[in-house]
This record gives sequence, structure tokens and C-alpha cells, in this order.
Amino acid sequence: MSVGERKPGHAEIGRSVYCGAVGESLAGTEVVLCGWVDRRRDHGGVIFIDLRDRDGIVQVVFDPDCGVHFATADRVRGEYVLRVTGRVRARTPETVNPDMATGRVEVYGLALDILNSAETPPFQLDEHTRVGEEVRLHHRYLDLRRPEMQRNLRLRARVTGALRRFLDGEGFLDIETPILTRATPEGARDYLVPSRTHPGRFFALPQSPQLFKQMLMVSGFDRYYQVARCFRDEDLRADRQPEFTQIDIETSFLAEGDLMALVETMVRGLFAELLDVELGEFPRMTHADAMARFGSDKPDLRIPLELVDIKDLMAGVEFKVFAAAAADPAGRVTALRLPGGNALSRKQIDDYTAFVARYGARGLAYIKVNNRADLEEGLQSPIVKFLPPAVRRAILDRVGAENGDLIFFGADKATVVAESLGALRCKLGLDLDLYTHAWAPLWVVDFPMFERDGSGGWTPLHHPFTAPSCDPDALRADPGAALSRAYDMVLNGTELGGGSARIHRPELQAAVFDILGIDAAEQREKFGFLLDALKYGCPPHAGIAFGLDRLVMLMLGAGSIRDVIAFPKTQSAQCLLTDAPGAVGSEALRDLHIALRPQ
RNA sequence: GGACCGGUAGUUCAGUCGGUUAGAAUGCCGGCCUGUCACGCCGGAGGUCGCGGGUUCGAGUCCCGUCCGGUCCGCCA
Repeated sequence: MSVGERKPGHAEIGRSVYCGAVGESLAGTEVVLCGWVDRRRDHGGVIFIDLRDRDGIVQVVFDPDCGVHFATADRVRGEYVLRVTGRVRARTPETVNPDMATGRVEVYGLALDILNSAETPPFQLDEHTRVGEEVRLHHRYLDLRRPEMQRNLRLRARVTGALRRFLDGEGFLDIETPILTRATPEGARDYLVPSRTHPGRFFALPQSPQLFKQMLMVSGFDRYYQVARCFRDEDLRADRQPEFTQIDIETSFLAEGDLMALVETMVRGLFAELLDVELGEFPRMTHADAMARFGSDKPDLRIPLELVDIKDLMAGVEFKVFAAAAADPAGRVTALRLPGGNALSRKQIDDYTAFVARYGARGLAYIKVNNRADLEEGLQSPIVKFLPPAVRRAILDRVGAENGDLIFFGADKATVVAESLGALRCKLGLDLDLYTHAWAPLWVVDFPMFERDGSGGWTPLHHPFTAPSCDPDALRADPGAALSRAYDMVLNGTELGGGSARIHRPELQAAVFDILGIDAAEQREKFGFLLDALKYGCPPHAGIAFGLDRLVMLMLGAGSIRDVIAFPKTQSAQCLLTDAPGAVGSEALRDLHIALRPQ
């Protein structure tokens, strides 16, 4: 912001420049600053005030020559709101503060107005103490005043703006979809809103605009996007809030490969523009490959460790856990080589054993490779005595073990092995700082259509509107073998976006519902509007949704999604600032036809 | 639903084996100080040790329960 044509020194005038923008080019000019007192240093005969606004901090100086304003400066306290009129001047060389963005200049105070006083804040707004989540959220308006949070929300706004500009430029239309909508029978738990005008009926807040955006394709809106708030009534995590924001995209007549290329260009441009990071071309990896090599459908490719299956080597070995998993068609036996890992202590290995137990692993076998040439004395391990020397040799060869390495093993159901060793791989990467890249994006493709649910039925891996890569007959014949036309964008082990080509023919959609165990009557009742829409000339279409909060969190290196959301909820899904959810009066409940059970 | 970590001054934390009047830093208040920039120096105020119960001559400390914050598992198509 530049200095406007204003009459300096007059009490009525507004700000002429942000604090952070005061630089040497303004030396000699008069400026008007508005902001909060970051810090006040009273030296008796001279008072320094660090004035803060959303753009930065600048030092303002008052001395006895300032007359009445010097006395005012004496009354100022932390977080008072001030308007300062002053003259910018370069600091003398010995008073330059190289640690401060504006440290080569200061503003000599000509006038000082206290626009408002402030009580002592409940916590210090400086960066030197890490204040607890509870206090921060309770006084979120103060927490957000901190430069770190200002920076976070500013980047978030820039990300949203850049994505909008890109999509606008590509001919996408921003179309809003309802917040009050229908409950969906599958997926996450819905947030429900009771209807006053329809007793006993409820709206649901959308988990995503999925069905509406598909119907917009039927309507011919070709390219749609929305910065869409979504709601899921599930337990929270560091990267999960009950309400969150998706960049929601849908296109017609665009093959999924073209859509992937388009959004890849979008994300690459975003990182180049805002972070000056060149992401390069995103590699593509099949879901099967990701599970086999990384034990995850969102592999963190910054970490150079890989899982190596050794199930075929374990048939009939004396070590019962391995032999049993090898004999089980649903079992898996896998090795994870950690280069230089034999430096790990017994305690560290015990801690990792406890870590994998969280994912259902019943143990964590390992071999320390002290001398790979000596299959008897060179291998340090509680289990190696149960493995014949030829098997030991085969393991070492297959994982490429070198002296000084440690090899972890997982043997269990394939899902347990993938989850536990996949998580261990990431944990080792974090603990031992094994990262080889700052940024590792990729696409994961060729997801299975379905997986088994707890009761032996099928459940969609993505969602029930995802198109399979086979025809309806093949799909019905072997649902477990069918792959979908879904794709996930993954960055540094976090799923940033997920999408798919959608089903655009009613008979295929009906086939999927059949496999999911949703009978014709239920299909009609729950999804009749969608099946009808597909009948009236639905174009082939594909889309994707990006988690904006996670994207911004990653770009900032923030530890929690809460740090990129202005007013987040606590882990128990409460807003400490407003104390929501709150009780409502009996009259409101009566209007909504709701009777509460006595507590 | 489950596991784990935490809750002591406004804030961030320490508090030993259960034992005298619960400490530090910072912030706050007052005084001094004309070049600091996390200013400095002197002085001061500030505590329901989350809450309830129990054990004990005695509990911040041990036990049980509960609430709150956080991390994770389950859950999140």
C-alpha cells in the first residue's frame, strides 16, 4: 500500500501505509499507521513502540520533543490500538535491527491517538512460548492476531484465489450446491438438521456435493467447480475437522487422463506461484503396487524404504508365525530393510514393536545384519535360529541387505502387514529423518472397485458412483477383481485429492447398487433422482475433490489442520470460543417436534 | 467405543521417597533509566495444584472415578 494524498497530522485521517510496508523508500515522508502495540520499551527519556498490523511490525519512537504525545505514549500498553502519525527515517548504522523486516527504518512520532485500550491478553502473543490449544481456541480472536496465524490464513486465501483464477481461466463455472440436503445412507455419519415444516424429517449437511455436481453435468454445465464446505460427523484427528473445505471439480466429455493432467497442472502452478517450488511431473502408481511396496494407498515417497514380500520363502519354516502367514491365502510375510539400522537399541526396537501393535501386529521380528557372510554368527536376531541357512541367505539377497542393516518383518493377514509395516516405514522416516525429497507428489490409480465389509458383503473403496473399468457383466461376475477408474493425488503421504470417472448409465449404476446389497426399492427411494437423471442424456463425466485445509497445511508445514482454519473445533467437536454446540430452549425444540430424553 | 500423554500463578513449566510457608521464567503493577528492539535495573502483587471421593497423623505427590485439552486405533463411502 502506498502513501496516499492525505493531509498528515490531522486526527480524522486514516492509515496511509501498512506497518510492514514502511521501508527506506519512504524515508523523509509522513505516514499514518494503524495497528496494535506488539511491544513497548520505555527508556524514560525515549519510548519505543513496536506497532503491528496484518502486514508486519515497525518501530515507532517518541521522545520529550513529541510533547503531549510523549505523555500519551507513556500510557500505552500491550495490544492497545493506536493511530500514529510520524515521519519515516532511516536508522543510523549502529541502530539498524537486522532481525526485523523493517529494521533499517523507524517512524518518529508526530502524533499518537489511542483508538482503544486493551486488557492484558490471557497469553503472550509472541512466538517464544507455545501456548496450549485450549487457551488459544478460547480466545481465538487473539490467537489469530499472531503473525504466524496471520501468515497461515493469508496463504490459505492466496491458495483459494490462485485455484479459482486457474479454474476460471480454464472455463470452469463456480456453482453453489445446497447445504441443507438429503441424508446419504452410506459413508460417514451425517450432521442432521431437523425440519420444522416436516415433522420427524431431517435435512443432512452435505458430506460432499457429489450427487449435485453429477446432476450439473446432466444439465450441461460441462466444467464445474466450487469451494465447498463439507460436513462429517465422525471423530476428529490432527488432520480431520467435522467441517472442512473441498475444492470440488467435475467435468464432462473429458477422459480421466485429461482431467488428471489438468489438475496436476493446477497444483504444480500453485506450488510454483506461492512457494517457488517446482514439483515436476507426478509419477503414477497402481494401488496394488502402492500396497505391495509401501503398505499404503497414499505412500510417502520422500522415504527411500520399501517393503519386500518373502512369503514364498517361508513355507514350512520352523518359525510358526511366518509359516502360518505363508500358508494363509490371505496372509502376507514381508521384510523392511533399514540401512544402518543395527544401531537401533533394544529399547527403540521395543518401542517400534509397541508402535506396530496399534495396527494389530502381534509382534515385530527383526534381524540385525552384522556380517552377512556369516549366516550363523553374523545375524543377530531372536528368530533366525528358526530359519534354515538357505532361507536366511535368500532373505538377505532379496532385500539387498548389507552389513550394518536391520531388517524388520511382518507376518499376518495382508491388511495387518500392510498397515503395520506401512506405518512403521513412515515412523522410521520421521524418527530417523530419512527424507530424500522435500516434496513427493504422485497419482495412485487402478483402485479396486470394492472391498469386503465386516459382514461379508461388498463396500465401495471410493464411492458407489465411481465407474468400473469393466462392463456390468464382468462386474457382477467377480466384484472383487474389478478395478475402478478412480485416482488419488498424494503428496508426502497425505491424500490431497480423490476423484474418478463416474457412472453415467443407469444400468451400470444399478449393477453397482445391486452388488452393494441395495435392493431396487431402496435404490428408488434413496437415489431415484440420480437414476432418473442418468436416463435423460447424462454425458460421460469425471471429477475430483481436493482437501483445501490439508493442502494448505502441507504447504505451510503446519502440524494440525486447526492452524489453517480460523475457527476450528476441538477433538470433542466443540467450539471453545462460542461454546457450541449449545442447549436450545424448549420452544425451539417443540417447533422442531423434538423431545429430549431426560439426562 | 478403546489406548496413551497432559491439566500446578495470566502464560510456559519445575516440584525428588507422601512431610516446614508450593517454586522458576515470562507476563502484569509501581519506581528508575534518551537508542532499545524478547531493553535493562530495583521493588511488588499474583495459587480452589481441573473436579469429586478414598488411603494416611499428613496428599500437588498414592488409589478410584470424572471433566477438559492433545496424539493415535476404531471410525472417516
